[in-house]
Amino acid sequence: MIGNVLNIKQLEALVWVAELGSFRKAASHLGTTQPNISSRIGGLEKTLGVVLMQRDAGSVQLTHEGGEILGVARNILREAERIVQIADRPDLVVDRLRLGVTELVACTWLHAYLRSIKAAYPALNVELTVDLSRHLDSELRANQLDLVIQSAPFATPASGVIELGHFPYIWVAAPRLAEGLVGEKTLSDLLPHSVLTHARHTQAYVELVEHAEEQSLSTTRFVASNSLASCVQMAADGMGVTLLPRALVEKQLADQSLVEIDVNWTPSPLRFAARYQTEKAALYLSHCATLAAAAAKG
Amino acid sequence: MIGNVLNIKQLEALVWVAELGSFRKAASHLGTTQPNISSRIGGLEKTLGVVLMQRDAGSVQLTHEGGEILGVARNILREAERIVQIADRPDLVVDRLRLGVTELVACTWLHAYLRSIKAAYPALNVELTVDLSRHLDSELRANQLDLVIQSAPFATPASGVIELGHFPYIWVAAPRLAEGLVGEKTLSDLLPHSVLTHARHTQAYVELVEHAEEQSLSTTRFVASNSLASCVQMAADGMGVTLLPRALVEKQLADQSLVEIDVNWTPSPLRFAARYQTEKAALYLSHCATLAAAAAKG
DNA sequence: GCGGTTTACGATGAACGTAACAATA
DNA sequence: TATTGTTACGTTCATCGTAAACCGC
Repeated sequence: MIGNVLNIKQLEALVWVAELGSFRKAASHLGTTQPNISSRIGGLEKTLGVVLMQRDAGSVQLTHEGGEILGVARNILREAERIVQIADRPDLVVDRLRLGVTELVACTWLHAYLRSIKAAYPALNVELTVDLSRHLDSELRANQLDLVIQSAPFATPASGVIELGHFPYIWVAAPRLAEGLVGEKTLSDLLPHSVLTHARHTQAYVELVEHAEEQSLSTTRFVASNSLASCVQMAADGMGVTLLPRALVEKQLADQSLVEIDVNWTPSPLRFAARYQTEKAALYLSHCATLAAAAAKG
Repeated sequence: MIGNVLNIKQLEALVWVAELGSFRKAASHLGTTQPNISSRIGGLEKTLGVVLMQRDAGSVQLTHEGGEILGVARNILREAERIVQIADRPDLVVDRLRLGVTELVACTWLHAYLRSIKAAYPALNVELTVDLSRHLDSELRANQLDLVIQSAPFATPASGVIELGHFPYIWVAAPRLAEGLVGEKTLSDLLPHSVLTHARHTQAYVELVEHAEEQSLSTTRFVASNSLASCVQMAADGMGVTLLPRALVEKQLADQSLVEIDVNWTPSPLRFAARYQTEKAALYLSHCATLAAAAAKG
């Protein structure tokens, strides 16, 4: 008879109001109107005789009981999702997935990944954000993103982590430039040219600078581009010797618009991982994370 | 958005149809009509695109997927119950509790127990069965009872067991009879009189016969009554020396309609326990079991 | 025919969306 | 004033119960 007391829509409203911090956002997420959310929450509070959240000052704050009930409500939604999973009807998973990826992913296997998500969950609406890894990190923590695919190091912990493998760096240059750089070279051999890399604050850039300082080399000719794609472009234009993840320039290597240069030092490979918060996560989310592993391998 | 796909009433219908083996019984249990149950199950099957149960030959048989989903549905109902528990609204627990007890319990602390259940869960409908311990055992296994309070030995296992303590036996007799039996006696001292006990198949009766046979005493004067209450009655009428759980005759000892007799042998005390199946159990059920422990202690 | 579920359908009631309102910063 | 949640109200849609049909023994 508990079905006469509670219903899933009410619990869903509670979860999303708590998640998004506003009735309006929850309403929009659930595809309904704000008064409807108000009524669902109100109905729940009335039958339970408990105030679930304090709505003052333009923001909602869960009460103690509200927080406890939220946890249970999340469990219930997760279990409900298991039912459609058992029934093998992933098309019934109608939800929004806020996905954050780095530019490297966007330029390489993101398309394949999005296709595999679409195939697995046709009704899943993916909202894509492309940003620097450390921004993704904080957005995950701030609950602005549900799933991020980013490179180490990870500033904040996440309860769900799926390793996606390592992406090694290589040195490349336009063929014209590369002609003068045959055989194994050292960093100092490159310095007559500009050295292009991707953004400061990345692990690779830090290692590059450290390596240069160890050898007392000047870093004045290092050019850090915030855009990987333009970095590739500049490399192809012959603006300098360029340090990039190999995966990003496979095509250019194949059509010989870029040539690999043998250098005796490269930074440690990028470690990529898909990360999310298990305690908030819907079941499909961890599945989407595993799909990323397949897509990353190509 | 899962709330648009599933609802708790549908899951509740599934659980109770599976539990009771019929749409009609589920309907009656849930306080609705049979076509309504049919529609709830049908709706679930339609949205999931899965046949949950085979309805032929006057009995329902869960399909494989139906069985799996049933398990998840049970989890959801249990979690939903936790919500009303967190909200501290046990009055919202509207359900039927099929309780089985032995006659000893019925004659002693059952009333107090029922009162404490009523106090804790006012909307809980208790259906009482008084029967022999071994019958309770099999009814628990056959899902005819939700909670049984019975004495050891327990023929079938139960996943939830709460020990209620030991109830020692004493020898009593009507004052008139007891006059000739002062001081410590042996079983053979009693045999000029009839020896009243409760039903055959009870642990105590078996031990009594074994003890008699060890001493080569005849058991012809043993009278086994299937009714504890009438056993007390017969004892008070002076029909014989009587072996009974002390708890059953506290009142008679107090008003001296029965007198304790000092005998150098008594059977091992009755071990009582509240037992139920945790995997099917609603949360309130285990709480009711613990309430039994309090009631048993007086 | 009896015990059981499904189908059909009209009535009730719950949930919904629009619009007006109140409160907060 | 812009943003947020609540109240009010008419509509719509889902659920419910009755009655009849159906199915297997």
